[in-house]
Amino acid sequence: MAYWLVKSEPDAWSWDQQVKRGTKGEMWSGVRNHTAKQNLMKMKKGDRAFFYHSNIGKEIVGIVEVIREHYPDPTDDTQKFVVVDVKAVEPVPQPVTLAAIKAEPRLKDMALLKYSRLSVQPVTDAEWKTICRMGGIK
DNA sequence: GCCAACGTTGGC
DNA sequence: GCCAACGTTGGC
Repeated sequence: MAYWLVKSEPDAWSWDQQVKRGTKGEMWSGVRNHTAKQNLMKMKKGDRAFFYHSNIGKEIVGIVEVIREHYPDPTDDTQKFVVVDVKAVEPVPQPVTLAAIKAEPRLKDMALLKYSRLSVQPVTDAEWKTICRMGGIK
């Protein structure tokens, strides 16, 4: 199983809204970047991703699971981009802030810090474990 | 509100 | 095909 991190501005789509969708999940639409698209296409059913609030909060607030692999984005007129469906799995009890990630030496190579504008990013197993521990997840 | 990073567009 | 101009994202 692979790990990922997806970003959303809470004004546009927040963790609370994701949770309200329940097990039905919601498509992760609006990606208009080719690197992010490549990552979406690598996602497999059952993969997990951190849900990060950009701009407002700037913290990891929850974990989602991929429940449907990539298919064409219906909101994309050009037919070039794709979406996956994700459902909320569990909240992060103590949200992990960007500041905390920057302060943690083991996370210095995270894509979040290196490619801050990339909205769908891979996360390594080690990074995943570190952040879970910081967030109070067993 | 500003600005750095970076992707995209368009003139040549 | 190069590169300057411009737009967008996202941290501060």
